[in-house]
Amino acid sequence: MAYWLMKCEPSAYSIDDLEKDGSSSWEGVRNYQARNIMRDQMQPGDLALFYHSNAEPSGVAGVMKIVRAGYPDHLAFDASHKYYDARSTPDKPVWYMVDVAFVTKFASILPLQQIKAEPRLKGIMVAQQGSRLSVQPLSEEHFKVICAMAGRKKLP
DNA sequence: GCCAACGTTGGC
DNA sequence: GCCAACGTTGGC
Repeated sequence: MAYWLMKCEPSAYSIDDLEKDGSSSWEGVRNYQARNIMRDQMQPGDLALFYHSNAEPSGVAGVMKIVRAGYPDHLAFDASHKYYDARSTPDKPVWYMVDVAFVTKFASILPLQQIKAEPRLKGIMVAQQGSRLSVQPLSEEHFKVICAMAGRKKLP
């Protein structure tokens, strides 16, 4: 059982969209480090923080659960799709995705500013300067602190 | 919308 | 395999 933080711009897909959908594939990751995490490490049952990037405010919006481990991103095979990548084929896929399911939405966004200001979250990757990785590992401790800060009484 | 930080590409 | 140019991310 592992913990993750996954970023998305809410203008593209938000925690509200996920709540409405119930579950979704996590599409369009085109970064090798993030791909490796999704392909090799994420397991069903893992929990992930849903982070709104490029938002007002940017911060953690809620929690989701990994419900399907990494599998080839078929959107990379579709020449008409914006996530198309000619290097990726069904025989030799380059890009992967996972499926996630909605767990909870925080009462309010926990802003990045508060994450940076919290001593117990010292060293958390998302608060580091120039942290651009869209899928990040997260310690259980940091996950729990963030859920507590967001005012949740019980962990999922 | 700016721009710093970073990842990727491609010429050599 | 170096590294400059280019593209992208994401806070502000």
